[in-house]
Amino acid sequence: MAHWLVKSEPSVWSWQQQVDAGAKGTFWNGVRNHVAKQHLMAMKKGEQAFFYHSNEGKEIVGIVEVIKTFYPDHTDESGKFGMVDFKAVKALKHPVSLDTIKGETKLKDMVLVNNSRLSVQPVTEAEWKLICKMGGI
DNA sequence: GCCAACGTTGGC
DNA sequence: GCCAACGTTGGC
Repeated sequence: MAHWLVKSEPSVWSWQQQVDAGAKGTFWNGVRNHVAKQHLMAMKKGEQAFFYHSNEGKEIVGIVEVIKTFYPDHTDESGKFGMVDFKAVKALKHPVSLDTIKGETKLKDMVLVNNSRLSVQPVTEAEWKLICKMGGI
């Protein structure tokens, strides 16, 4: 089972809003990058992703789960991009900040560190487990 | 098909 | 608020 990391600016869509959306979840639109799109398309129902706050906070705050796989984003006029649906699973007891990740040598190869602009990223099994542990889950 | 110009993202 | 990195656009 693959794991992922998705980013959002809290001023646009925050973890709290994701939690408030409840079990039925919400769509994750706005991806306008082909690499990110590839990752979205690779997601399967039931797979989990870290929810990262960019700009404000710069930390992983929670875990979301894919409840609907890739489908066209009707807000995209070009028709090239799409989205998936996520629901909030649980919050990290201790958010894991970018600084913390950068300070952990085992996480130095994370896409988050090396290609910070990519909004949807794969996370390896080892990275997933370690961050869960660091987050107090 | 190349590449300069421009726009956007996101860490600082 | 700045700017580096990256993606996209458009003229040639």
